[in-house]
Order: sequence, then C-alpha cells, then structure tokens
Amino acid sequence: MQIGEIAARSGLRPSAIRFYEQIGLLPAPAKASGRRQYDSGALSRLALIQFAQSSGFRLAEVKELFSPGVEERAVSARWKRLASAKLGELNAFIARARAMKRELELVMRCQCMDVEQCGRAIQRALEGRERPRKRSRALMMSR
Amino acid sequence: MQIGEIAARSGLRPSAIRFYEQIGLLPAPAKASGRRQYDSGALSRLALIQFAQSSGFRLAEVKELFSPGVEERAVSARWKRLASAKLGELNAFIARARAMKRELELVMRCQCMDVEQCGRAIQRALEGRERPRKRSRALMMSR
DNA sequence: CTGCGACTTCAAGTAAGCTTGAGGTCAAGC
DNA sequence: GCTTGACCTCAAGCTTACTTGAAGTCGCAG
Repeated sequence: MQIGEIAARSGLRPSAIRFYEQIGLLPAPAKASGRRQYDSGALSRLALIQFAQSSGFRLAEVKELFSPGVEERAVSARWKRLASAKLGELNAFIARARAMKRELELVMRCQCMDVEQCGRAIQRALEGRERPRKRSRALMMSR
Repeated sequence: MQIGEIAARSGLRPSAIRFYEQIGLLPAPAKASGRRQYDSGALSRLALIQFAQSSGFRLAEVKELFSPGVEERAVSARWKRLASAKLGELNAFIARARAMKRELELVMRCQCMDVEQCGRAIQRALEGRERPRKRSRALMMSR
C-alpha cells in the first residue's frame, strides 16, 4: 500500500501521514524506490490515532500512549491514566461552556444603544465580582 | 492613567493592551511625551472586551461588535446576532464534549496489552461506522 | 550625572496540527 | 521520448491571542 491508498482508507491526507511519521507518532515504513510501503498494521495504528484524537487526546498524549513508561507495560494502563486526566479536563470544559451559555443568554437581553453604554453596564455588573484569573482562556472553538 | 495603571485595573498586561490597539480593537489614546494616556472610557471598553471573550467571542467578533454595519445601529442588535450564532456553536461543542466523555468512559474499560491489539480492536469497532467527516477537529482545550 | 523603572517601537516567537509550495524523482502509458 | 500522476524532501505558512526581546526614550530620585 502506498501513501495515497492508506490515506484514502483512513480518511487522512498524505501530508498528515507524513507529518505523523515526522513527529514520531507513526513508525517509518519500508520504502520501495523511495516510496513508503504500508501494511495493515499501519492502518490500525492510524485508526487508533484518530480514535484517540476524537476522544480529546492531543498528539503528544497519543505518543505517550504508544511509548510506555517503566511500570506501565499494558496499553490499557496507559489509556486509563490518560483518560482519567482527560475526563477531568473535559468536565471543566463542559462547565465552562455552560457558563458561556449563561453569559450569552444574558447578552441576548442587552438593550444598549452604543458601545460606551454597554461597556459601562458590563463594568458595573462585574464590579466587586471576582477578577478573571490570570490567562483564563479556557475554551476555544474550531473554525 | 498610563498603560501600567489601566493594565493593573483591568487585569490585562500592557502588551495585551498595545496589541488590542494595534489590531484596531481599542482606539489609540492621546499621548503625553510619547506615553499613552487613558480615561475611564478605555477601562469600560476593556471590560467589555473581556466580558465578550469570556462569553466565547473571538477578538475579530468583538471588533465586529464595535463597528456597526449599515442597518445595525444599536449594539444590542449586533450582540444578539453574534450571540445567537455563538449559542449554536456552543451547543455543538457541548454535544461533542459529551461524545468525548462517552468515548473516554469506553477507553477506561480497555483490556489491551499492546498498541497493535488495541489498534485492531478500535478498527473492528469502527468498521462500517461513519468515517470522520473532513477536518472534524471540533474541540480544543486550553493548556 | 547616573541609575532606575516605566514606557516606547518593531519584529519575531509561541502553541497545535497540519497544509502548501517549490523543486525534484519515478514508473507507466502513448 | 515525453507526459502524466503520484510520490519525494524540506521549509515555510496558517490560525489566534498574545508574549518576548532588543534597543531606545522619559522623568524623577539621589
């Protein structure tokens, strides 16, 4: 299987697959006349990478999943450690998202005619309230 | 008020404030011997920016909130348009986050001993399932 | 006069996960 | 022998919201 085929089968782009190899996420396959030759094992590994990503893991974490520490021979053990940390993050994320929703619903009741009025209103509303802690950019959305 | 003071009061760093000015989010204030002089209006505007950000708006969207289109004289009208779009996004994100949670809970029951076994298991489990649509990276979490 | 701290500008760096572009190679088909 | 399409490498670009660094200016205290 050349890169084009494994790309089509996995739903990834060839460039992404080369990138994974570059960062050490996917082992470099054998090459025939300069071209990468993949087997079904590579396809499974890509499936695992995609699944892990869709569960919220970053590539660095997936890498960690692939390379065991001293005491963690079983993949399941590494999954469990990573997943329980991620669950905590995810709960925080959901809580933050709900807070945003509440703020947005508040915004929907805005009556201000201009930016100055609105700024002052927000400022008064937030007065005495807890200052946003340092760099709280907690949530980002995709394009 | 010099930049240091408004920064302290708003909880932002001076560099962030200069950055907002640079991208046209904050009007350039008067200067005295080369230094920026702010009034309380600037502070209100920063409060508004911070509030909008915490509600999930990007700076580009906040900018849009500040500069009206032809038919949207009232800030409230712009808020409402932006907020209802954002609410839709947010609901999608929350749904996605919940799906991640379900996947993570599945992962917690993993019994695989090595990566190959796990890859094959995932591959079998996903077989026939809907392929991840193009670029579905729907969710990101902060550091 | 010197040093200090706060300010100035401008350019470049950061994170994450790729994509895109330039320039080149390779085998097969006409 | 030439074109085509898929592949190769390497470097740079994309996005967002800033930060960091270098080099210089300003006013005030001692």
